[in-house]
Amino acid sequence: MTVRTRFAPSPTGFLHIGGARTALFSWAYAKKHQGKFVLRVEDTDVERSTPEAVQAIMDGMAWLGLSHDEGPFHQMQRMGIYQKHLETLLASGHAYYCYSSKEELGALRAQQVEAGMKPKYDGKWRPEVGKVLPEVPADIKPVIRFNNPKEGAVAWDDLVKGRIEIANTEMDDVIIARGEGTPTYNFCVVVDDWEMGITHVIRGDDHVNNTPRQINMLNALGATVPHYAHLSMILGSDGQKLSKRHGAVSVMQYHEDGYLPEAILNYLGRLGWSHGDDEVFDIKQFCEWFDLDHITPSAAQFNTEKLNWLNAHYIKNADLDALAPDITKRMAALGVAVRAEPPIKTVLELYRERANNLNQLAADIAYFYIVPETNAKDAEKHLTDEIKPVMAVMAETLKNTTWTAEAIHEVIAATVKENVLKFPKIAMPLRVMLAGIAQSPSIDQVMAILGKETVLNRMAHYLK
RNA sequence: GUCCCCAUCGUCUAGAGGCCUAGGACACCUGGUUUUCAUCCAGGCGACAGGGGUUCGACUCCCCUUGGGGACACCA
Repeated sequence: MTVRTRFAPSPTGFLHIGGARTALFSWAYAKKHQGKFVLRVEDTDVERSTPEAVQAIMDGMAWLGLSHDEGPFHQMQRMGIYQKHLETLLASGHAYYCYSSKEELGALRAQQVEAGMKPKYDGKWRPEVGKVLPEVPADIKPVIRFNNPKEGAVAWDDLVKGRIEIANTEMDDVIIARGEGTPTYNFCVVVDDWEMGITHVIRGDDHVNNTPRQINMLNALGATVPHYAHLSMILGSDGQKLSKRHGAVSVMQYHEDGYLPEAILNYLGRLGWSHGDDEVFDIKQFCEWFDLDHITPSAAQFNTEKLNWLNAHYIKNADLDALAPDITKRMAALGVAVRAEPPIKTVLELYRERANNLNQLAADIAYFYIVPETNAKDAEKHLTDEIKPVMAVMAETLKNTTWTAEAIHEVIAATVKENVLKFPKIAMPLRVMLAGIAQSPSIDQVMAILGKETVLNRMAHYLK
């Protein structure tokens, strides 16, 4: 049997980090088994669904490279299909019309909560043998409820959590179609997972409680019950539910914040899933290794430090041809125009070893293209009046120096020797004059890349 | 409140009854490399929530407690 998985977001916002991991796992499981990955947009909540959100989710998936094999299917365009199955259920007695008003239901719930009970439909309109139903009110458009079995229990072997069993008495007669006729989530999921031939439903564990009623509906429809794998949630770094106050929750926000999709994918893949001691693996390796057996059933806290570490790794190993335009864009956002000289790829080669964030990297190399601001503290500490004359002499020497890192190094070494100084005494003021700060890679290399003219100009600015 | 799920270093995790003196990674600390910072390298700190069972033997199995989380909509 071909494995078929799906990702079924509701378009009410961006693709968040938890959704991205669910998508990743579903996608990877399909890839691993040469199956199909279906994208389905659950947009039956007309009030909250927006086309912008659909686009935002598609953008997030595209950025991560989680391409679907089928879809996207939109539930609002599949009304005819749901209608057909709704009628089947009505005809077989597995569903019935309920004329209780929203107000009536609300009052009932309030009463039950007050009494410390689990809020539940009272079954007023549920047809039962020998029961006389109330008179149908003329002014109410009825909803359709699923006639959930009253006895026994539903059990399934969850591929992540193991066997789960829930008594039917715990389950309500869930509303499967609204008063105005549109079917609701729980019914559409059931029909779609069946019609689309989904073999493995991989989703967040906030759906565990929906699973038994969905299985009941599947059974009522005479459908095949898929395998279920419920993924635990991703918590914020403080152990609380992930929300805006934890910073980036939208996947695309991570893009803006300077992360590589490779890093996000690796991080998310390792969050709640493991392959022995392996920590760093690319997406191809992940697809080969991925399985449902090694998913942790417990919730995981998001840890930005580890993400940063992975981001650094992928920046170091990134293809320079791909990195260069990305960084160029980020520099443009900082108001820095990258020129042909010095070549940005050369600069990146020198700098990416020390970066764990693309925005930071862009900011760090800005001084190759613009005159940097001087860090006053660094200048005060390193660019002293005692050293300035020495630097001035060296600047003269540099004018006639062949412009290679080696030759520049010799000049610095000679200056150090002549003045009986330590190397940093010369290197640090150079950094301040050229980069604006006291930290940079090997100063001779920086100078070589910066170019003779720029170096002499910047030195002259401080030494006049 | 009711039901469901979860529980190993600060964090992510390895662990399928003896391979456990509990392993790896991030973070942190120390040292080394470096021309500063970063990188890199070496070392260190650091956990089986508690209590009962079962067993010759329990991090692993069972029960209870505690603690976390989730679900209880004409949302998905």
